This record gives sequence, C-alpha cells and structure tokens, in this order.
Amino acid sequence: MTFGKYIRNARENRLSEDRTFSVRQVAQRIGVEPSYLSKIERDQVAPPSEATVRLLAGELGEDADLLLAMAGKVSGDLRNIIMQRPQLFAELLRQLKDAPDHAIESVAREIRDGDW
Amino acid sequence: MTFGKYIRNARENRLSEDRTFSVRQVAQRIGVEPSYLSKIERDQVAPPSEATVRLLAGELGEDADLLLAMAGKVSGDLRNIIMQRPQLFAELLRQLKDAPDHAIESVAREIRDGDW
DNA sequence: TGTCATGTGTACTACATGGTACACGATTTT
DNA sequence: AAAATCGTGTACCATGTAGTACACATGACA
Repeated sequence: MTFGKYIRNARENRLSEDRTFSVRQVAQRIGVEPSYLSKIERDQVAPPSEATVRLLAGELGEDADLLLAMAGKVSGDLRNIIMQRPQLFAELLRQLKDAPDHAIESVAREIRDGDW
Repeated sequence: MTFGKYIRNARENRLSEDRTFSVRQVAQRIGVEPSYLSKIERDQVAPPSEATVRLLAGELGEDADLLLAMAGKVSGDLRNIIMQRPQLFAELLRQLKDAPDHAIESVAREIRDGDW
C-alpha cells in the first residue's frame, strides 16, 4: 500500500460518515492546496513533509509514526534520540533488526517498568 | 565540536604521521574537489551527503555512525530498520531516550545473546 | 630559483523538495 | 436554473542539497 492510497482510503472512510472530509475541506484544515492533496492521494507527487504528514495523521486519526514510515521518513524526535548517542542506538537497532515483535515489546516494557 | 572541526582535527592527526593526508589527497581519494573538502572542514558549507561522510569515515578511521550524527544525519540502514516496524521502534526509542548508557548496552547484550 | 604541491576564494550548476495559483468541467445543493 | 462544491489538470516557483570548476597566493624543496 502506498502512502497516497492509504490516505485516500482513510479519508474516504471518514467521508462516508462525515461529509466535511472532502479533499477540499481536509486540505483547507491542514493548510495546503486542494490540488496538492489530490495529487498526494493519487501518488502523483512524493509524500509531503513531516509536518504535513503529522497534520494529516491528526486530522484522519491515524498513527503518525506509521504514516511517516509509509512516507519513507522517520520522525524527527526519533532521529534526535539516536543522534544523542549514535553508536549505542546503532548497535541496539542492528541487534533488534531481526528480533520478533514480542521481543522488542518486552524490552520496551522492561524499560518502562524501570528495572535498570 | 562541529562536524568540520572534527574532520579537520582527525585529518591533521593523520597528516602528522602520514603526509598523504593533505586536503587535496584525501579529497581525491574520496572523490570530491579539494576546495569542497576545505569548505567542509571550515564549516563553510553544510556537512556532505551520507555517502561522502562514510567515505570520509573510512579514510580517517572514524566511526561512521558518530560522524553521521555530527552531520545531523542518521544512517540509512537504521532508518530502514525503523521503517519496517515504525510503531514498535518508536515506542522503544522514546522509552530509552533518558535511560542510562549501561541500560541500553545491557539490552543490546541480552538480545545479542539471544534470550528472547 | 624555478617547480610543485598546498589550502582556499569565487562563481556556477543540476537536481530534489515541497509546495502555490488558478482554471476547468462535473456533480450536488438550493 | 442558479449557485456552490467537488476533484483534478497545468503551470509555475522558492529554497535546499550536494556538489564542480578553476584561478590564485603561499610555502616547501630540489
């Protein structure tokens, strides 16, 4: 699924229950030209900037990290976290590359519960 | 320490023991114009592309992840790892943001030792 | 003393990014 | 039937990115 198709789908789902989710009105609410949003949804242009993806995510009730990934980007705050300690996080991520989801979840849970 | 100063410093250290580490010769070995490397080292231009940073790291025997971080970038392979499972890694990284170094190291060690 | 390598200043460039502006025909609403 | 709304096509643009090309003055050195 491309970024555009995903957005179009999400927006149309909303539209079916709320007719303010037209291309024009959503575009206006997030502050871009309707024709631009239209092109985004048909993958006629590259996915928009991180800021615009976030606005879109908020508007459509979608997860920003997921949408950003579909847009080929990584959230700026995550980039900053990595850049603070690049070698440490580089090693960690490369270790976790092929780990199963539940392993990553359990690591996150351990840390959240503060047992370090 | 800026990217430029760090590179200049690293290169001059090498130069003191091996006179092939002049701006011109290093530039030639990594395939850029000498004037460009000169400007990079004096922070007169933004840090170069990821590819060039990597060549520079290899040439100077420095850690690529560290250099990339100084250049305000995150390694493309790490970005790809995150984009495979953006929500999972987003949560993990945000949890680890303020964790002490040793906690991150121990997590990496646990995973490496395969106990999941 | 002439040659050669060194670092750097100036000017320019190709391509990517992230959009805007506006008109048009089709459909819907009143 | 008129007015408003809809999605979209075409054209354009400002800024950023990642450099190249080349000349110049300086210092080493043989």
